[in-house]
Amino acid sequence: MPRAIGTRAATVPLLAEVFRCHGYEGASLALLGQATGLGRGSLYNFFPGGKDEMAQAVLDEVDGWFRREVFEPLRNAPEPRAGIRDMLAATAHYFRSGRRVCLVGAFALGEARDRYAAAVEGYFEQWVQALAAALRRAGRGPAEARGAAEDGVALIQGALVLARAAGDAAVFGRILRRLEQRLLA
Amino acid sequence: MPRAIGTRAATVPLLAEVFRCHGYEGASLALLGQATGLGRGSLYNFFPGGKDEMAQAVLDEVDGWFRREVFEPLRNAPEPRAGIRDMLAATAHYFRSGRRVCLVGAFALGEARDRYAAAVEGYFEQWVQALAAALRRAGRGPAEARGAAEDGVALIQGALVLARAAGDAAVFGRILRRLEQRLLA
DNA sequence: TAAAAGATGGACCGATCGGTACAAACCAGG
DNA sequence: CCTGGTTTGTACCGATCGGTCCATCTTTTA
Repeated sequence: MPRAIGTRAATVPLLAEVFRCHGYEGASLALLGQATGLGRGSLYNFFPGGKDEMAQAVLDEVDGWFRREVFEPLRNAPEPRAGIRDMLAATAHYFRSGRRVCLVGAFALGEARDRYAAAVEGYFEQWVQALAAALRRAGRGPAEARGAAEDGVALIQGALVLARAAGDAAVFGRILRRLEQRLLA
Repeated sequence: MPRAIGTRAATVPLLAEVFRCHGYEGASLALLGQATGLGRGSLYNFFPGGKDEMAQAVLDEVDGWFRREVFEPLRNAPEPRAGIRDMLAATAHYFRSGRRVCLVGAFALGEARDRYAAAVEGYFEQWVQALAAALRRAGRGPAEARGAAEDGVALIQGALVLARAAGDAAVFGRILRRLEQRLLA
């Protein structure tokens, strides 16, 4: 089954985009099939658990990406301030400078939150903890670091909401620039 | 038709709660009817435009509430710093200290954004402008005030995302407390 | 090359979607 | 008591939902 693994893995990002744009309830099998170019048979061959398994796979992939590209670098950067700068750059890149919405955030606000509670909780908690660790290494006290990390992650999520609401990605860039200034101050 | 007006007006908050919890697509006529205790006949009698008109009515009511209770006081408070404090208190009260989600924010992240683009854009823009005006009156420069207002509104929205994601309303309170400190500094 | 395993599209399922039709029930002013 | 319009529940509509099934291909393995 060498093909299956590759095909399934290649499919997940396409599914992710549908969930991101339409939400969990809005991502119909018809849309999912259309976005991937796969019929129902193929979809259920790769994801026997149906829509639920697809969403779980998408959440796993998002978790993996952030863990690899954001959280770990943030914890392990030799220079914590450079790690924070890189985290913000990776975040801006991932969210297409505000033109893309956060899948986990969108899930969190809807009914899907309860269904995927563990993944949703874990995503934000990891982010906050990784950022707090970097801030501590940069010299801040434990409580202050945790608070600033909560503020930072919340601000990023809010910036995505505002950018999407206004239909103006620029506001995301402005907010992130000010956040960087504040975190590195 | 004295009854109709009262009944329709009394119905809107109940509809709002359904849209808030389930999103636009998730708010089915069955749920809407159940929450209001009204059959399809009554619902379509009060809202001939169907689900679309119900959502519009809900958005109008939210807009009215914030305009009345948040934006106007923020602009007209004799003492801008007190106005900012009151805005944050009203916000915390409205969102049930983080146990409630922002309907407009939830709409903004989903497909409903485009359908109700004007209402969604207006809500956040009014909020940012009202807060920026208060900050200017409190002595900040125009650019700095606008930036701090964008950050403030985004932070509130992000705090709601985080609180709902974590299933822990306390994080909302912590973020708002720090925001107040920063805005009044 | 034969057999086993995987991949694929489409027909089909019951349930539910948003919306309509309509006939009873209700409730004023005469 | 009638009578007009309003309010209400319910049956029903076509469309779509997520999911199952299966016959048919393709690919891998023996």
